[in-house]
Amino acid sequence: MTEENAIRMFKCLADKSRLQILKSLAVEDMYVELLAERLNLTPATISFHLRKLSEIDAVKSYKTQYYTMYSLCQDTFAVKILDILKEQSDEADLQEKREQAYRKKVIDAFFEYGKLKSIPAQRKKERIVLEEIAKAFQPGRIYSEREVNILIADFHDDFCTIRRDMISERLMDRDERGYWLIPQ
Amino acid sequence: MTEENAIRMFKCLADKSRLQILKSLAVEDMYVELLAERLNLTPATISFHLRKLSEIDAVKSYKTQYYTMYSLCQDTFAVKILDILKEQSDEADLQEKREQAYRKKVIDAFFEYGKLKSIPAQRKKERIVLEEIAKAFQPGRIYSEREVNILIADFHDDFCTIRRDMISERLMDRDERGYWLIPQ
DNA sequence: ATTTTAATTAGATATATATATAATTAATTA
DNA sequence: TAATTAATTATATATATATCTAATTAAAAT
Repeated sequence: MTEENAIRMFKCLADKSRLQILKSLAVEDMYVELLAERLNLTPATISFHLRKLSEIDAVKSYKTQYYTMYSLCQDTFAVKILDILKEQSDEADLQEKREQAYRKKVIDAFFEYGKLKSIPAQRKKERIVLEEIAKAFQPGRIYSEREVNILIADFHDDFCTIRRDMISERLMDRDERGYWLIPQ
Repeated sequence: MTEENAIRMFKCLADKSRLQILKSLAVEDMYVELLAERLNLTPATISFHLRKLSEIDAVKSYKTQYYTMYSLCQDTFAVKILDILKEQSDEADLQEKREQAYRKKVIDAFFEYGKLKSIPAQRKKERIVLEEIAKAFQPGRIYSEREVNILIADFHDDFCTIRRDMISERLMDRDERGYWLIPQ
């Protein structure tokens, strides 16, 4: 189900009158005027709602003598909400891709031949650069300051600034034993 | 789940931004500003939505260093929509009860000692009375006009009017073989 | 203590929509 | 064919709400 369809479905369900219509039809098929009487609304209003409901295949109708009977399409609702939320969304993918593309752009701009050309001034960009450098460290392991300096120096001469910013950005933490990565 | 709660839940799901938030949180926990960036909205707007979402226990939050992380409450959504529709609703019960009470009132008013005192002038009331009389007939069986008259005469002398109205109200149908109940 | 920054709240605005009345259509009965 | 009636559509209105900017709060860093 597309995100758009999910929203259309939830919009239909998010209305007292429509929910009552669906609940009534879950018990038995009914025609417009009967629903109008039960819900204490005009037939016009019921028609309006049934149209919306049929647009999302929530109900279908058939003629019987005088009346147009409406019935619930149970299949449409035989879904767990959580499954809908977990369906991968094109939107989310797009967001993810945009983010990754942006990171790549920043990294390409500031790294050359594996070296950091300069430390970004914008915090957001520096953060990305620091996260890239953090990959050189093993999660869980404790490093001496000297070891940290050496690893960072592979990227840039100013290991002091970078080491300090790793701390302030909460990518690493330290105590008297040494430095370690904070799991993100 | 009460009907009111169901509506509150569906209202939350029926919005593009909130659905995207939930979908993002279904993948991993996130903080306000990150969501704002991913959805291209202001943090204020994200806050607004997260508040609504937490009101229905869709998300919960925990502090971590700088940020308030939000996570999805999966339990809340581990439900089939159809099950919600089939939960018996107080509203529907009320409607049903009101309808039954009204029928009883009409029947009590027009019947006495199993006899019909008079034929209701209002169509709606006559319909109820006719449905009551129709119970004297077996579904599926074909009756001669004479048999029909006798059965109706148990209720009221004017079996002609009642027999005719049974037809016009589509409670019975007829052809050259005789009369029979139309299943309602 | 001061500054910074993430998060929330307040207030304003614009859009969406549920509902009713009135008009129209479609189908059945007389 | 005319009359009745169920259902739908058109139009208008009032309410709800998603979003923004600006202000405030809360927490952390300097």
